[in-house]
Amino acid sequence: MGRSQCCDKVGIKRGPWTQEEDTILVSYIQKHGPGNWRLVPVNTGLMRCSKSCRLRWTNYLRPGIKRGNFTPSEEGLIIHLQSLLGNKWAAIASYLPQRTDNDIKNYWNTHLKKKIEKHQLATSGCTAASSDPTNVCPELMISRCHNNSGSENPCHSDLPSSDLSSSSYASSTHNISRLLQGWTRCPPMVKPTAPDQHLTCHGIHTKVDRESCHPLFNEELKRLLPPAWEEEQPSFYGSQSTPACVDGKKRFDTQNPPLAALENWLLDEAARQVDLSVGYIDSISHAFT
DNA sequence: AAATATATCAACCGCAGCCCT
DNA sequence: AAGGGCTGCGGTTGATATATT
Repeated sequence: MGRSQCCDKVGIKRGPWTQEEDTILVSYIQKHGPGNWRLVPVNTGLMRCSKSCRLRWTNYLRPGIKRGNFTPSEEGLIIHLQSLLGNKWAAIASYLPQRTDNDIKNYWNTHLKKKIEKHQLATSGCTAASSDPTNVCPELMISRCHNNSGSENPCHSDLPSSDLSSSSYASSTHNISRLLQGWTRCPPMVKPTAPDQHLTCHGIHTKVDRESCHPLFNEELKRLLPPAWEEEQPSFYGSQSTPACVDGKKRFDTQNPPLAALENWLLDEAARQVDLSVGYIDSISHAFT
């Protein structure tokens, strides 16, 4: 294939995005919608390659993105999903509609991997003493999240972790919020359609039978999901877009059949884990702190 | 206070696969 | 059916922030 594409063109800017660039990109997408990234730098005059524009949008500017620390629930879900799916960050991100795959990947690499390694050093029982941190006992890890989820650690608030004093524009979530303020109100990712929902997160159609779900797990889910799960709101993307078309292109649809079974298992499994006894959880939770 | 080490995360790179012609 | 273009994904890098000495 003819690689390198636009990104090695002379004059293509790299490095952190400026507020000006963000504003241009946001207002362009506001008008034209996401997708057709090749045309974005052409039409906006941004000295960025199409890839860079898409990445900036999907990982940072897209409305509905939650930034800041991960909650214990999210943490547990990521660990659980990672143990099921492996490093399929996009697939994992589809279960955490407010988080980007990049965020999850970073969080895994910088936090969770270490915690798991630490835990495996501390306990020699659960797994078959693998040195691979991804080969973690999901029961242990997910239970940790439920241990903490009852009384949310104030450190794991939804507030951005970025410090306002940061000199870097790119890391200021407040700037991004400002850009998007008054433009969109609802998180775009998820829109339930019927009681027997085929919920869609980033393109994975997740059939959730709320009746059969463990009540506690329902609460967990509610907490993890954006308000749109609870109250139907007009989609930001209008008719063009089921969330499956967040980037103007369907994602994951071809993976639906295998994932459906997986999701059922996941939901069952997660629901069961909610019931883990506090004592059991306590016995292992200190390993992560 | 300065130097150094470590942690964090935005952004980039390159491959794979889908879509269109 | 084949080839090229475009997009999405996962791994990695590098700049910046923070902690430690």
